[in-house]
Amino acid sequence: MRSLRYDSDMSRTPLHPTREQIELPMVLDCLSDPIRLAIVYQLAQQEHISSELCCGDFSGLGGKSNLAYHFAKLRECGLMQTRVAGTNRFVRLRREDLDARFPGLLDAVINSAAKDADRLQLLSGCDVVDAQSN
Amino acid sequence: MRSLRYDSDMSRTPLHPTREQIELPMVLDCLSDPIRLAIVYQLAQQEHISSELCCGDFSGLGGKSNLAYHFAKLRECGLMQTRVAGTNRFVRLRREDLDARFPGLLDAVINSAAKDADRLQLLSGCDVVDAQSN
DNA sequence: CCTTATGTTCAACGTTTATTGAACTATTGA
DNA sequence: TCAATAGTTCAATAAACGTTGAACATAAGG
Repeated sequence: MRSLRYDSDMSRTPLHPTREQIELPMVLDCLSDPIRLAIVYQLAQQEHISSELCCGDFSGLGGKSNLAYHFAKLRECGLMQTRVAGTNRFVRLRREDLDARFPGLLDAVINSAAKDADRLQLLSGCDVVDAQSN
Repeated sequence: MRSLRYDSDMSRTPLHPTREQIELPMVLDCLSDPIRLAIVYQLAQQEHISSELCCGDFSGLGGKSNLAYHFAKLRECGLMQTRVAGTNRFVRLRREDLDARFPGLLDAVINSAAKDADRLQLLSGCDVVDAQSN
């Protein structure tokens, strides 16, 4: 009898809410955690280079199991899409769904985070800062 | 000797963070609670009529002590300003500070909430809904 | 086949959170 | 002066949260 602890192949085909199932309070709560905000921010910074990043690329933000916890939250609230490829998981922002559901919200959060990048201890991306007085 | 339980006249001159002290994660966390989101939403709806509402105007959203708890959170994170007048407390959104600090964020949240007003059980304001397909 | 790398799951923990009712303060109006 | 009103504070509770390390699953490379 195989172990029941691991339910089917959840980790190979992770659950994602549909666009309509994405809820505003859950999204806001997800973004309110500094680590998760940093993950979203980092994804947003490379969006124009590559929409995806590997989970391991975020190792600067915490330990493996802690990051797995935060990735799960981001996935379950609809902020991120996870794709399994070999032993890697690639994550990306669900920008289309979020923009459709909550127009302007994601950009407002990311721009606000960019203004406070130092205070929030976000790894500063390439050239994100627009010369705008605080 | 007077009771030490009540520290000076905190409840008469409540503490508010300065504009610069307003932090993004705290604001997002504050807005992620359904009751607080409903409070902010209701304030935003009447903004063009009156910028202020009395605490008692929100009694539909919960009990007195629970609301006092949520008002304190909204005040401490910088979302709301509280003004004491007699036995009443009047609250208003700190829109200028929020828009200066996090441009577009408050409107994006309020518009997103408006789209889901029914799902979020927000008391529908007067004529807030713009005919925009979900 | 065995080892390594990547990431998840689980159990445990201490902390924070939202909610309640009772006690309390302060002001208004009779 | 007394009662009523508006709202805060406190203590207690249960639930949710973030963090940790150990165990596990899966796939890739030698």
